[in-house]
Amino acid sequence: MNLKPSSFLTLGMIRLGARSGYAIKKAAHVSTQFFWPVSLAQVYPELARLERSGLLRRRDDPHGARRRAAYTLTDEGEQALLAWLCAYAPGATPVQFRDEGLLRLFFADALPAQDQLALVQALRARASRAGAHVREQVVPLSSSLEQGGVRYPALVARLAADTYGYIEDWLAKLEADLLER
Amino acid sequence: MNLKPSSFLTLGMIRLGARSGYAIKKAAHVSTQFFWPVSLAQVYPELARLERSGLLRRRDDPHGARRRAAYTLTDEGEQALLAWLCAYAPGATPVQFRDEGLLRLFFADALPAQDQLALVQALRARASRAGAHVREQVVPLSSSLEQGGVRYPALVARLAADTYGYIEDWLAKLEADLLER
DNA sequence: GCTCACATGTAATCCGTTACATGATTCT
DNA sequence: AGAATCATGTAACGGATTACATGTGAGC
Repeated sequence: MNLKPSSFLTLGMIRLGARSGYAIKKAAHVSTQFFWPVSLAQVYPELARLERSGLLRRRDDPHGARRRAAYTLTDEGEQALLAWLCAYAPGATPVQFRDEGLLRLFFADALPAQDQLALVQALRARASRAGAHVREQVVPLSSSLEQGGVRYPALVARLAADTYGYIEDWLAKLEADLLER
Repeated sequence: MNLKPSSFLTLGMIRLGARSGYAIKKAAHVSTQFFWPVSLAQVYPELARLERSGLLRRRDDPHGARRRAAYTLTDEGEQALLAWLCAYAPGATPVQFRDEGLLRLFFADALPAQDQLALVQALRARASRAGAHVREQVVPLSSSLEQGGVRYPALVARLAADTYGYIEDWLAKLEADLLER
């Protein structure tokens, strides 16, 4: 069985207390979405796969007449998650993100000065809004986990918020440079 | 015809002087690779598509007995590129990167303290190496374009290098915090 | 009563990667 | 002579997204 990062996301979210596929998607949407997007159509087949492999146990957990599944980790599932967490070798998994905004900036020399400025402003606005979103929506939610001793989600959220802030400042300086001419 | 970011990467690289598919891949490898990865197997079909759509012109440009193609932008191609560069609406294209390292950090509460520290150290080392790579390989190359008035590739490279530096420092502080206990 | 959130899945499609296949030139 | 680089493609595969399809519960 071939376990991908999305498999471990699934296992990890269940370990953090998400029980249903829907709950996993919801939790991912407000936390890991920025560095590991998932869609519902991915989650359900993945849950089935993980159950077939013996890493998850599925119970029926209907809510009234609405059917619902409740998943829990098996010992094998817990072990697989821990092994993956320890197996990180930088270099094996190079950083790579896809960002259409940066791609445009890369080619911005093709634009007249005015449009260059507009593009940089748009990118700064985007960083600003992304940072605000993380600070206002993600950090408070993940901080509430800290009382339970789960602190890394909040750390990652703060790292993300601070990094967006840094990029915003960087782009603001570039904007000022462009305006000087 | 449906133009994707990779289509504009192709057009943009040709505008910056890359002539063959191989040259586009090579240029992308040392510049846009970090925020928009491409593979050769993507470039060639894309070039064919863009030529069929009239955005590129293809000439034969053999080197000895070795066949080679030389592409240039048509007016339509230039217009399409400029239109895309101006069309950036933040919100329409949300930032999203996939990072297995951050995903692991998010779930790091599952690990014993010692392994948590090792993971943070590995992530810092990765940021450090990525930053060094950009500073040493990408910035010098793109800076050499600045004499020709092409300055955004170097700006993007510096933004990347500085951001990796910021993340490295952030993780170093986290590392110190973890060691204090 | 209506709308939104909860909840689970499948099908079609798109996009990208790895691996394969081939061959010429340049450098050591 | 051999290795690395230049150069162009195709085929198979895998992984993720969008859209489709269906139905219940809770709050206004």
